Amino acid sequence: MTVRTTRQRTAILDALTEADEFRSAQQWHEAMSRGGDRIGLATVYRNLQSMAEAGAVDAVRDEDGEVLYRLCHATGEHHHHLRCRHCGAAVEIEGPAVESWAAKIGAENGFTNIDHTMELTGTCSACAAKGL
Amino acid sequence: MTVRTTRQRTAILDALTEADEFRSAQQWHEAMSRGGDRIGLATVYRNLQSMAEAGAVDAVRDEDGEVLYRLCHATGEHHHHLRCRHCGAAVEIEGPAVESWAAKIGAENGFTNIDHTMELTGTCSACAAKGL
DNA sequence: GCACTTGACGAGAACGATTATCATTACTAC
DNA sequence: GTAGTAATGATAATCGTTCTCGTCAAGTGC
Repeated sequence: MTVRTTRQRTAILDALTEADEFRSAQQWHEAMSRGGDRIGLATVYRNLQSMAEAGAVDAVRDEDGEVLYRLCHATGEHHHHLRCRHCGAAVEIEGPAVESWAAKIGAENGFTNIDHTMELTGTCSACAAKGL
Repeated sequence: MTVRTTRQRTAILDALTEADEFRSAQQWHEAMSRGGDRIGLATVYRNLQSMAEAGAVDAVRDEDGEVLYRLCHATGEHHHHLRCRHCGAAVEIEGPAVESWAAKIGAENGFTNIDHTMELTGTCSACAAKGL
């Protein structure tokens, strides 16, 4: 039941560290393959998923329903993202106001066990400069 | 290019009106088929999609990435939802505070053209009473 | 260092939601 | 009624993701 440090897991972490952007599992796999790492697609999926569960990476869903991953820089527990729709660059957002607002709305409507998702998408200044 | 009033489109609107819950395209199709409507799955997808574009129905993505549809009751333009994860019941939420907060965060980080998604999920009182 | 246990890997098949294809049907305007 | 054309529907195709299962190798105890 021990978590093993494999060559592949290390390679994924390296890739995540090098490119600090939100990318899909397939994009990460492709980037790593191009970079010379021999690694299976299923392995990339498996590891990104377990890392996301462990809180080591952030996972968001884009407008097409694809899941995008990026190394997590968060200090605290729960946070949101402001992500560039063109390059995948993102900053982490603390939104205590949103958290409490969500809880309040839930209670007002008789809902319990409230969960929320909230993601911001935009065009970063670099991409805007390129005319994207 | 005229929008035609077909038997199928009417049937979909009827179904949406009868069951005021968030359901996937497939669930709506199944419910209609069980109810005696002969209609193709592709047609359900097409119509729900175009209705969503037209703003007649609301579309959200659940945690599995599936798209759920429900008749839109919104008064204004942009709004969010508080949805029961068990029965699909939902209330529409106006969140002017969130809108302006999102815009502000975007501007602070040099992002333009900000878009945002925000959905609340919880257990409604009826489902909580059932022990769900 | 060596054998062994078992978690991890990987190639490909399977899956499931959604979309595209295209011949056929049926609204609408005239 | 008729022509024109948007809409339909059965089915194939797409595509992200997950499963299968035989193989491999990281950790562990000696």
